[in-house]
Amino acid sequence: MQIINMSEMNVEVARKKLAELLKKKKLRSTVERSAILDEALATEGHFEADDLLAILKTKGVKTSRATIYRTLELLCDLGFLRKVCFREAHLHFQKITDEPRREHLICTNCGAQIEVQLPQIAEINQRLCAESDFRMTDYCFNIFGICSKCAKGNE
Amino acid sequence: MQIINMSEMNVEVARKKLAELLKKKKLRSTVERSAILDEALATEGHFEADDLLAILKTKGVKTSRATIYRTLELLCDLGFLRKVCFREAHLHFQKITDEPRREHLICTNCGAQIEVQLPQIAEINQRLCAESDFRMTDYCFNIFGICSKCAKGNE
DNA sequence: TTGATTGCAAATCCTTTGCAGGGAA
DNA sequence: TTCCCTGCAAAGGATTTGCAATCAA
Repeated sequence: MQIINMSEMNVEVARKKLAELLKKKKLRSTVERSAILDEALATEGHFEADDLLAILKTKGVKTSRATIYRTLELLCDLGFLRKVCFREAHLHFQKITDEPRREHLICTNCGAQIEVQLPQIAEINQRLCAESDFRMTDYCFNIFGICSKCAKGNE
Repeated sequence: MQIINMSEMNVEVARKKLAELLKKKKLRSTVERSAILDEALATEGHFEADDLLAILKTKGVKTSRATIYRTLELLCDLGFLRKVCFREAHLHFQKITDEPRREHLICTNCGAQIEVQLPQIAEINQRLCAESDFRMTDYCFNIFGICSKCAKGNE
């Protein structure tokens, strides 16, 4: 996964970039991929797969739910989009203690979880909540990526 | 939602606390709720609803999936458990730009999202990844709680 | 006795997958 | 022509819900 600077990227440039990246990966350019990228980049903030499908439908772009999901995954791989996790479905649970909470570096390849302690997080949270007059009940912080083992294995 | 210090809490104390909190909320004490709390607190690290059901089954505790879900939700409300979000299901997407990324304070009552910028997060991530020889591709950070509007509304 | 709680099964929601047809290279 | 990509429909997994029976208070 690579990072692309999309701050000033217009539709034309984005499409060109997409074509280029697809070619590099020996994947094909299709109208669906192009349309989904256009719409994803036109969206401010975050969106769900189904939002995109609905918007495309209203614009007369015919595509399927399966393609949306496959393409969004692809656009993440190519570095156009990121996944954002809100806490909605498929949850894990953990007991609450007064031990310092641990955060996780999660390897998206092998699933390994490296635990780390981050005392700064508590301070940051406190400050943020004070500033916004927000009463925190919980937070989540996770880092996703490739662990050293997997990085070595793929070389 | 309240925070309970469970670091030195044994089964007895936890059960007593549960009974007390249930009473305060005019909810009933049941063997299922007790068993689920016991098992949840006996678990190191995090677990899923189905994990718990399986463990209870092996221990001869008869309960249903529906009760597990309902009770875990309750135990979160009562402050015994927290929800942990890993990035697995029901994702949102967001385009990648070079603008500083914003994090969210999410009101669990009204759904309002307050955006904040946190330059420190990038530094923290860099340090963590360096320490653990981890190649980050993404992260998530969200704070959950009650926004000022909802806090006022409920007074 | 009363109504909160349970278990079951069905429903729901989001996502993935198998497969045959269509289209890019 | 090749075989990647699509759409459909079915499958999948996690979670929620309606309802009748059960059980705590």
